[in-house]
Amino acid sequence: MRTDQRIVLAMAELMRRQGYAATGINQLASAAGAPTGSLYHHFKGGKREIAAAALRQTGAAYIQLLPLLLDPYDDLATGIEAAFAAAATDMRNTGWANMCPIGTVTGEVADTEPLLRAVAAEVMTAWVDEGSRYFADRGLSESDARSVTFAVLTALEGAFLLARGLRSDEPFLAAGRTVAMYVASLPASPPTPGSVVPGSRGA
Amino acid sequence: MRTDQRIVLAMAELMRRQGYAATGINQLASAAGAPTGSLYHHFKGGKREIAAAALRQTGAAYIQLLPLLLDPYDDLATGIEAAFAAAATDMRNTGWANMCPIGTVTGEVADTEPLLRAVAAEVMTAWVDEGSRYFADRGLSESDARSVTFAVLTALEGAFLLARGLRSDEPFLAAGRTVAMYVASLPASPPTPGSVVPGSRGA
DNA sequence: GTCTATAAGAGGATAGAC
DNA sequence: GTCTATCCTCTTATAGAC
Repeated sequence: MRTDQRIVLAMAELMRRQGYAATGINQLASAAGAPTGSLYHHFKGGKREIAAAALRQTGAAYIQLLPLLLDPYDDLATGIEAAFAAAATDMRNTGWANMCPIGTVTGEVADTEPLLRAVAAEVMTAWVDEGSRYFADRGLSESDARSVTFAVLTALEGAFLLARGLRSDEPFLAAGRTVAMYVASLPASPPTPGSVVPGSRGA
Repeated sequence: MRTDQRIVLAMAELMRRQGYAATGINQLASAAGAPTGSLYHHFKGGKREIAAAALRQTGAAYIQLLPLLLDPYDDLATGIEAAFAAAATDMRNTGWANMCPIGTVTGEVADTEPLLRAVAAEVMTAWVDEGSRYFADRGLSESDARSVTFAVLTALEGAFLLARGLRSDEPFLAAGRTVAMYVASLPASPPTPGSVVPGSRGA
């Protein structure tokens, strides 16, 4: 793998475990298998620029999980509950390490690192846009699709946090059940081929 | 106010804005209006011990908001949605500074600071216990009460995170609506004086 | 109990040889 | 493009005067 890719990957991994401030350049260099000089050769902006790249890359990868996890389920609510359960299992198996550096870092730097806050906002906005598009394609109205996207994202990030603190998967299960219940209560069932759902958009 | 109280308060304030790692002893000392020596006089464990005290104190204060915010509403679902909206307004008015140091810090230190992770778990456990008791008193079954507590806490912490990154109150509104919908779907209506709700506990 | 001065080390970043 | 050595700042923590 290319050196700059190794650096970004190592940064993402370290940030999701210990955040931005606690991650040192030397620790990062040794984790990436590169001397400190290489870091500044590839990223003239130093630690901050590496963190920005790591957030962007992880954020983009992260949202791709949505269709991957939900497509297999005909019923959206069922799929969402299953996805939360899967996330819980993943976290348990990795010793309750967070899966999402954006979540770990945003709270930490929102007031002190304008660049990283902006990158986080950019990533989250993309999440909301892509999530809304996906749920709209699954038959929800545009406004419901956006609402569900926020519901999923907030519940997921909150569940990461509580699960990480409590070392329990109970937050995931409760959060998943809650969002699933909400989705199930919405009008417009999943689109069956040939049917036209009023209020839904394109496909 | 006593010096040690000022120190703990300043620590809580700094942690919720910038987390644990980024908060330095000198910054803390000047924020608390005390020289560094005083910090170590009152807290022999240094920064870590001060952080632990701040988390405990804030956590205890935090959960007291639950009855304060929900008691005025006869309908639990309506109250929850209103509470989320109130939190959104509060955050907007404070320039999207986080209201909850436990949330900001837990993600950051869960893998690296065993003591603080344990304190976070202790605080969160108290949240769950007190929340469950409150919702049970409001007429939910014990298992539903616990589930709703987790739903509220995860949605709230997640909404803090996304609202902080996006600088928007949309996450709060969507999260509040979701949890309210879930609560409204549960059996057992709010207890009216004199009625006995099966499965509910004490009073 | 309060405050000053300082120790000992780690932090991010850079220069320049290779 | 890789790596080493180093600069300077800032960190936590302590010692000891008041």
